[in-house]
Amino acid sequence: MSSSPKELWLENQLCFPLYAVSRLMTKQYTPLLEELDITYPQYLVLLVLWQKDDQLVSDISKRLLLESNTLTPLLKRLEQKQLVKRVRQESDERKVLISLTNEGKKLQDKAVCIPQRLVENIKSEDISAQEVEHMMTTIHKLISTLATTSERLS
Amino acid sequence: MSSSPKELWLENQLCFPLYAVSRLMTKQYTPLLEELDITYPQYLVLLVLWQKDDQLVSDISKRLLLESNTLTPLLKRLEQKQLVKRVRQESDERKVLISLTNEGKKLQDKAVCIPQRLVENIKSEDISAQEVEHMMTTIHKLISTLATTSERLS
DNA sequence: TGTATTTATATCGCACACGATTTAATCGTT
DNA sequence: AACGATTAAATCGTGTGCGATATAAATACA
Repeated sequence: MSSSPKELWLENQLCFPLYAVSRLMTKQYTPLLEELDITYPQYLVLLVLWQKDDQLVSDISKRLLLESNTLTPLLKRLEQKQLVKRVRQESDERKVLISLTNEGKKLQDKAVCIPQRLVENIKSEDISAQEVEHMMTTIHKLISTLATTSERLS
Repeated sequence: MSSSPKELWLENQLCFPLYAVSRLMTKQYTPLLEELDITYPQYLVLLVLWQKDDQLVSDISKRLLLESNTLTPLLKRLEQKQLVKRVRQESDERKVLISLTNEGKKLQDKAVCIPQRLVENIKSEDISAQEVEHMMTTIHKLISTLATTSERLS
């Protein structure tokens, strides 16, 4: 049936399931986020700012594990939508502080229902809440491991 | 410390850990795949073809959960690299059959070591093999659930 | 047999990701 | 003070992802 060694099967590679589930999950958010007129990565940035306003680009970078080459254009788009302000620090002109506008703060009210609506969408008899929690624990461990190894490499 | 409701915390959202771990995992592959001069999604396509040669674009699409708008340009790049051929079927001119070239087949030998090398890179005392297996089981269930719900929506 | 519908792939436009490099400001050391 | 090293963002180029739409071939069916 299959010619290649088992190790090279798609299902046996750690990578593919993680890649697939991540994309599928993002797709679940898309229709909900369209109501707020934002994309999924923009939503992540707003989550970070809703939790704590006034953060540097580098703070957001550490939090989301995204570099400035991704964040800068994304933040400019959020600025265009009038959801955040980008202000260069006077104490250190290299740093740019990102702050929510009033409109950006208000958007949080519209967003609070999203996590709940999402969980309902993906509810399944096959998957228990406990199982998901276990998965999350392992994933968090994986993230720590991978985040430190990729630090080590750069 | 944090102003927003708990549900909106980054860590508590299902989405972010999956998104982060997927990107981190891809990043682990990158240096290994550079030796083969291919990208990570290109590697996934090759995995599919190494397992079974001569597949339609639509077959690969089902397997990787990627649409033709992603696959067509990607496959053209693989064709430019002389790793695959794209041949329109004569029996049904709508279909395009993707086949490995000899060079594409040979690349498999260089790729067999990748899964092993990767596992070694991410080995950690914190994470047992059994734990990872459990995670994979849950993720596979999640993928089935999400893949069918997004079908339902389209 | 013609025509509407469906199917398979391709095209287009936009927004990420990310490696590599650049720019400008600050820091450290002499 | 001077100047090389470091740091924070920004810029550039390439390759995805994906919604929307287009194209063309095959099928269904009146």
